[in-house]
Amino acid sequence: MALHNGLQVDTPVLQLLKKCQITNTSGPPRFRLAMSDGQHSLSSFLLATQLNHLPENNLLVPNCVCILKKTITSTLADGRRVVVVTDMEILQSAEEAGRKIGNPTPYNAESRMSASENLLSSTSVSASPPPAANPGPSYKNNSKVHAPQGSGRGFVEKSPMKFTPTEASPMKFTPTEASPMKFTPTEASPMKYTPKKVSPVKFTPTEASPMKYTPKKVSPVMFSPAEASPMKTSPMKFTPEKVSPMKFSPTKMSPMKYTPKKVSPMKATSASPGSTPKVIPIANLNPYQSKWAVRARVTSKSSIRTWSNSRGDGKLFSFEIVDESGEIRITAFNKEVDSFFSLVEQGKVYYISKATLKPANKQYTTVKHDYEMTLNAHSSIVPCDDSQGIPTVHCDFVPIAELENRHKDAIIDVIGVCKSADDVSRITTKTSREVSKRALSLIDTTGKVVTVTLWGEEAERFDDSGQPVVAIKGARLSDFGGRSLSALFSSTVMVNPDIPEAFRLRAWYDHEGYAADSQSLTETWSVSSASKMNWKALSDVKDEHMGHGEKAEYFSCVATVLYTRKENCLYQACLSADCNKKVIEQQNGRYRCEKCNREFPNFKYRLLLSANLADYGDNQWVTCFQETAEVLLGHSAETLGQLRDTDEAAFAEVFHKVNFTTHIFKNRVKLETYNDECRVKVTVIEVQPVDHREYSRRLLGNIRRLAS
DNA sequence: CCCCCCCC
Repeated sequence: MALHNGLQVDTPVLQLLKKCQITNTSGPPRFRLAMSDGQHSLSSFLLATQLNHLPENNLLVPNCVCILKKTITSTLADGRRVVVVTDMEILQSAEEAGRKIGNPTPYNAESRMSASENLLSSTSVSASPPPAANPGPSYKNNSKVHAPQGSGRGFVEKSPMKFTPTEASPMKFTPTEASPMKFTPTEASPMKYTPKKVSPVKFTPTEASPMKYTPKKVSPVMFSPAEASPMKTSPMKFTPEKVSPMKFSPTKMSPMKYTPKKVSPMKATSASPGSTPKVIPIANLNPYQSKWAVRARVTSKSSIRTWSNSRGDGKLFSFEIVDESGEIRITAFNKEVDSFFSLVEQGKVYYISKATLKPANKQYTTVKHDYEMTLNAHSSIVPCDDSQGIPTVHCDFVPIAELENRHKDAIIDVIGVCKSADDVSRITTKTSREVSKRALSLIDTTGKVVTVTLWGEEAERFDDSGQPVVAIKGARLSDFGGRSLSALFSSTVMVNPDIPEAFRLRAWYDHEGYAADSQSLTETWSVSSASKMNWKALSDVKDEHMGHGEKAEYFSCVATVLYTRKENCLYQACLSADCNKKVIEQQNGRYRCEKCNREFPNFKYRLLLSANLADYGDNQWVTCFQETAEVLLGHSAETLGQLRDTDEAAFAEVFHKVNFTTHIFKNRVKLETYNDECRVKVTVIEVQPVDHREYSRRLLGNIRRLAS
């Protein structure tokens, strides 16, 4: 009957004496049970609704013998206690048991409570300072309180930036040194329990949730948070002691020592009297307790989204929190969006209490918890300065090469150098919604590249300058183009996160990775575009009279550059953004554009390169304008202009080097009349390396960087 | 009370 007092009795075996359905007006039926341990009987058991099938299928009937696997002791408003049975199994049917075992007498709770309660309060420890003492100023529904909304989602955005030459010593970035703290096993253990330090605040067994209670385990022995979470909500992922210390940001790894002096009187008085919920592990959250608080870190936070359907419309945002025991998703609607959106920041730690718990629809979430939280008018979210013991966002990075072996739709964490990024673009979905997207190419030390797509605001915000290290927690693997990744609403995108992996990648990329012969898992080129490609041999252009019709024709070919004309390949162009017309130098030293009818103090160099391409059967003169010429020559127009004016030999070398290189050329063919003579004009509109599209993206990236 | 995660 210790159960009744909130003590954890390890899977008690009890006999059902009586069962009755509680009359309730709404919701699923509730069953109240009277159980016996052979000596005493107690009728204040309540069956959790997920177990309703047991009485409803006449399995849970009087006299049957059960093992209670999970229970939650809860105190009702009038002080009565109820043991909610959330998991149980029937060991013996009523028929097998036959009859009532022993002659149990009704258990008198009052006369026996004191002993067990004293025992508990002197040996039990709360997972954190008693919240009675530290709820801080209440931010509950206070729209005036707006914590600054960090642009970087709470992550440091500077650290693994590009190396300056002096920093480039590889020594500096060996994994060991990247993590400045040395972690001894003792330090890594998250909580030291010292009985003397237990707070004077009384810890009532009611709230103790079903922690395993074993007196011998307490006192000098370390208190393991993992044991405090009976639910199977994957304590693995966020349990500091189970993960290598490397994976944690050092500041957050300090051992969680319980220090009573942190309890300031000021904070204590600001707590609302009579409602001082105990901090419990997230894993223990369930709808059957009324007073609780969790202390947890926000790991991801969505934008505000609106909806409109037959049931109404509104707005919402959601976020995910984590503590040592597990994780849970929290959603705020309408008014609560106004109250809490700006307060909740990714990466920060809060006390959260008085939210509504409801079963999680596993269909829609990857968060490992049986329940979800919905904020309501009474909910309280209070920032917590003390983040000791709360895990930081932790990622299990999957090497990019390894993505080939993962299943489609897997949710994975990835980190890589963003070697290139598309510009943001707007697309229309099947449901006619407009959304922004941007594809990034990430490379890691496996030398493999993967395309990852960011959506919406994330796509718009993303800045690829300086080829940042990008880490994404919770991206979804798709099989598009072989293997690619897509960020979800629940994904966390971290740019240059302050973690050892990022430093290692930065060092690798800047020293060798940038030149690595990379290979993309996302073959947008060969898989998607290739099917639409109009592959031709050069002889086909003539044989098929391509471009002779009204419209221009397009074709692709694999060809080798025989020759490029370096003479007249550069011209001085109008500075207007969209003009690009050739300008004429005036007597006054200024440059005149006839098209714009303007004079400029300067000009920009543009490329117009003639090249002779050959394949096995024919050759063809083609024209490459600015972008394609830059890719082909491997230098920006501006660089080439400078080079021509300063170092003629180096300039010539550029053109010499491009000879006999082979590429994929995408071309436009059109018949043009020139001095009464009809001639097919072939313009190169895209140059791709034969093997890897990624290669040219990188080349373009390099050119742009050199030019800027 | 949402539950959309898109496009090539």
